[in-house]
Amino acid sequence: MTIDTFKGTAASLSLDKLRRSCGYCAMHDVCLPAGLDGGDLERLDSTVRERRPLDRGSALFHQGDSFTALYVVRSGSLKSYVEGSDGDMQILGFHLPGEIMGVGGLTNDHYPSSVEALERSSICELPYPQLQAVSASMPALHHQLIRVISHEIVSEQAHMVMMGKQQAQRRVAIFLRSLADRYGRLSRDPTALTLPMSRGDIANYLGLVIETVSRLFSRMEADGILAVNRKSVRILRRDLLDALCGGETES
Amino acid sequence: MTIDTFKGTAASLSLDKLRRSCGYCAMHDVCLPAGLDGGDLERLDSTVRERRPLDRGSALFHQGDSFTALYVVRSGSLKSYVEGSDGDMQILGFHLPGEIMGVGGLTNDHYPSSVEALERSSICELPYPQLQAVSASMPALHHQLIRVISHEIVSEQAHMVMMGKQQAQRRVAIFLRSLADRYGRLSRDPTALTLPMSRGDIANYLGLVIETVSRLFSRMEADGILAVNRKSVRILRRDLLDALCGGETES
DNA sequence: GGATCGAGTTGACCGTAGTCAATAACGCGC
DNA sequence: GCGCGTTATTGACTACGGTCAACTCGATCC
Repeated sequence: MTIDTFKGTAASLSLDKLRRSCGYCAMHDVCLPAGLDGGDLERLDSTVRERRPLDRGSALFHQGDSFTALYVVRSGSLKSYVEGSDGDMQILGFHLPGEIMGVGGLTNDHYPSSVEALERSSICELPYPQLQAVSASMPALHHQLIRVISHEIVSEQAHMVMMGKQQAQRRVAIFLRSLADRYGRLSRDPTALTLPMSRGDIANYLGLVIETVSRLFSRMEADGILAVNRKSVRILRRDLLDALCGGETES
Repeated sequence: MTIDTFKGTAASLSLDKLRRSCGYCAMHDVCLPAGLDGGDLERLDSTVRERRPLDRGSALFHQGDSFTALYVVRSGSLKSYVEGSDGDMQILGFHLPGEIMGVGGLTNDHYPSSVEALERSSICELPYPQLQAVSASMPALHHQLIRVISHEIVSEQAHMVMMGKQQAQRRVAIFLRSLADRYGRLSRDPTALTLPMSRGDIANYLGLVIETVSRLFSRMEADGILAVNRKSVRILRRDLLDALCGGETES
């Protein structure tokens, strides 16, 4: 769909607004609007605010902030994490374009975790009162919202399986495969990963230490599975990577 | 509130139906209906089916079954788990009265995990199509449903923090404290736990082996924190238990 | 009452990943 | 270009929890 054909169906919108709209967005079908048709899509669109881009290291919200909105990654990537009272951090997940953030806040008016940009990122903001109002009269959106939240649960459960008993190399393999699959869904090359997070972030997320992650990257490179160069990782043998993952899944 | 006074407000219902209703249920305010008023409560009630009790070891649903309903524990307790293709099991959580089960199925029409009774248990079934129909015209229920699902996410995140880097004794301490707190919310004695799950289940859930859990129970008993006798655990020194937990929380 | 079975406890030993430390590679500012 | 700080890699050693095995304790069944 080109801008021109789309313009025909929504002539009243300015080109600028149009360019920011969900219908035009490349994330369209992997994002909250997936499955919504024209009219509903426009109504959802009216609730979306686009925040100015977040620079690397700056926070979208902090643990304990009062809950105001859900967010969706438009471009870039972010990490969510919690900090214990003794200052230790646990990374809960990484967020790529099309993925939702802030759902933990729905349960008690405060975000239970912090979210921070790993690189310069654009974010769509969905103020919750408006989203609630719109979805009240739009069963399709309502259902889609519940589906997306439920998907978070399933992803977290997959991660719990990994943290439960898998050995270190399998954790790293599953992590890389998950990233590759998500890249694929975004129509990027799933064999050429550019890791936006540090080795420390990866280690923390996987319940390992940085040295272990580093060693395993080296080992998988020696085994001909990967080509690693700093933040860029090329998957040379997807079959061997899958073999390392065993029967477990994480998407 | 006695049965008689309640009967006066709903004379058309049979006593039997009444006894099964959400309004009469002891779990009332820690369950899905929390915050709903009379009229709404009755409408929710109409969608609830009570399944016959599940015996110890029998399944509520299996991983891969097609998604039909959400479930709530009325009495007893259950465990949810996933099985990898290589036959290994990972327990994802334990479910006490008032807690919801099956939310993972909302995202793609199939339950991603299995649920099995740890003891004879009563279950309320909420067929999803009906729940969806009722909540479409009842914003309060709709919002409550989202809150409950989001709560699942937050609980799982707390568990991920634990699995990330906490040492074995802290895991066991956090597990016991979590159970004690949930007992408290059910107005049971939070210092006298009757563990419905085996040592193996606890170990699996915490990412440990059975011997480690056993040793730590013994150690905490030697330290005067617990009195352990098979499945019954008495918390003698809640302060010391909290100290072992450090700054971390899990509810 | 005794045999049997499963669940749990305890001990001895071992292995994987963590700790500590040194080095290397890159990024950034001047 | 040079120096400095941050991030990553590699090596040597350690420790925590896992493995393997023996034993105890109850419950159940003839």
